[in-house]
Amino acid sequence: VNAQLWLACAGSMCTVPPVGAAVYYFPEGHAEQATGPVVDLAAAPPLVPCRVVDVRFLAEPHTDEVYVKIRLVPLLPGEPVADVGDAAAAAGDDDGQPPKPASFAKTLTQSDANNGGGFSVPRFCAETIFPALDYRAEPPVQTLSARDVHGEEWTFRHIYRGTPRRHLLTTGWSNFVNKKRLLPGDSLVFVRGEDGGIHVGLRRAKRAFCDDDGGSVAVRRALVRGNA
Amino acid sequence: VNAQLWLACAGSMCTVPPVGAAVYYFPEGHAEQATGPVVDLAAAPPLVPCRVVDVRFLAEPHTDEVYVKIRLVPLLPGEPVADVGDAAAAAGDDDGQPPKPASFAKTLTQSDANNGGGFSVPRFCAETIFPALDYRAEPPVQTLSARDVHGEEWTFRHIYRGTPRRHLLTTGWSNFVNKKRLLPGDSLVFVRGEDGGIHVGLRRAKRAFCDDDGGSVAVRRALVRGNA
DNA sequence: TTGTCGGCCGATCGCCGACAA
DNA sequence: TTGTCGGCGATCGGCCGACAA
Repeated sequence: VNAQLWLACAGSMCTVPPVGAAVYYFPEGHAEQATGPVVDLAAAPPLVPCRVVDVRFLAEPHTDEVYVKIRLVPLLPGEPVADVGDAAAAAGDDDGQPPKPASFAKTLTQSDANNGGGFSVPRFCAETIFPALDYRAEPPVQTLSARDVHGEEWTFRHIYRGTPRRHLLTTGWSNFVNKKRLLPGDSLVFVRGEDGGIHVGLRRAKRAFCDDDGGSVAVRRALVRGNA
Repeated sequence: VNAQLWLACAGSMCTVPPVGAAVYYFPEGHAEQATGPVVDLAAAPPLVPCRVVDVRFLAEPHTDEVYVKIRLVPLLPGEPVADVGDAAAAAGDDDGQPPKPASFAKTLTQSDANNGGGFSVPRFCAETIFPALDYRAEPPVQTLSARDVHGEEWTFRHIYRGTPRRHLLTTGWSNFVNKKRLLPGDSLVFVRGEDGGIHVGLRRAKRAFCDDDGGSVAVRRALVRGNA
């Protein structure tokens, strides 16, 4: 998974330790989040000094939801709790952090997800993330390609029209909504990569129901429409 | 699952022993059909006299394919290999078999599965299985309700029209094809129950590909259309 | 600046008889 | 008797500007 897109999807509240970082592992905290049975922790220490030896940025194949898999190794007895390698270099040097790429997130409105198949693009997003339009054209239009977390490419028609003028995604948007099973309240994340390519990620809203099959989503979409 | 519909779906080549019947269990034959690993049969006898103690007529929830689950208990040493209970009564008395209900099977044509959403009903099926139409009307039409193996009800518009006249299922048929994921070559089974109610079952054609998700089916449907 | 609405146009769906196998 | 086809009318998807929040 593209690391910049991953970070943008995870949001600014989320930090991931680099490989080589010294961290504390809290068995009780881990157990609280576990869904399966947990071995008895009575004999376990409350925290274990560890070193990060591997970090993998991953995404769920079906939902595009991002998560990270971190491999920890306990520090040897007597080993100092200090970062090593890249982590040590980054800690002493703020310039070691890669520059934050331009990204933008928008929560889908009812109109975005339900009506006539269009997506209203906030001006900031269109002007700072998307490739520049040729405003001499009438109307200004371009084809916009974006890769999702799996590297799959999606194309949209990006047009600047209407009175007053606004940016819209039209052709291709409806297909994206259906394939990704997006609903009002879900969020869309756009990232401009270092190479100028556009990446698109998702943040799904928390919901009471799980949606394994298309049928239940269809029902829920119908209910949402019914409220309007 | 409705026993009459189950038998019609399984076809006339299939017989199921009644509870109480004495049967032989062939471990080797069972192993040949098993998909998982099999314990060593070297020490197993080639055949084991057993008694049928339970029979359950079942159907796959997603595909509607029918199957049966038969519980066997080995006969005691010295116990005679003879039917008991209902099975013995049925064996000596041909009238013990329930009368075969009226049923009809048709393999779906391309027109049935692909085109304009209609199903061409063979005359025999319409006249012997379906409720009688009022032929004085112009055209003769009725709403036909049928329950599938799960007891779910489906409704179709049954009309007798065209030149020359023929029976068709129109409204409701397309929905049925899509929900059941039917393709040309699959078969449809209609049964008139003892109470006069109509039951509908499926027999899927053997195919090279498995179809878990709608996507692959859509692709295959497109290929089928492309061949036409 | 942008969310929602009604209008409208084109594509698709699905019902129809014609015709032939 | 029934499988396939072309036609065509109704419905739906989706692009549009208007308008107001």
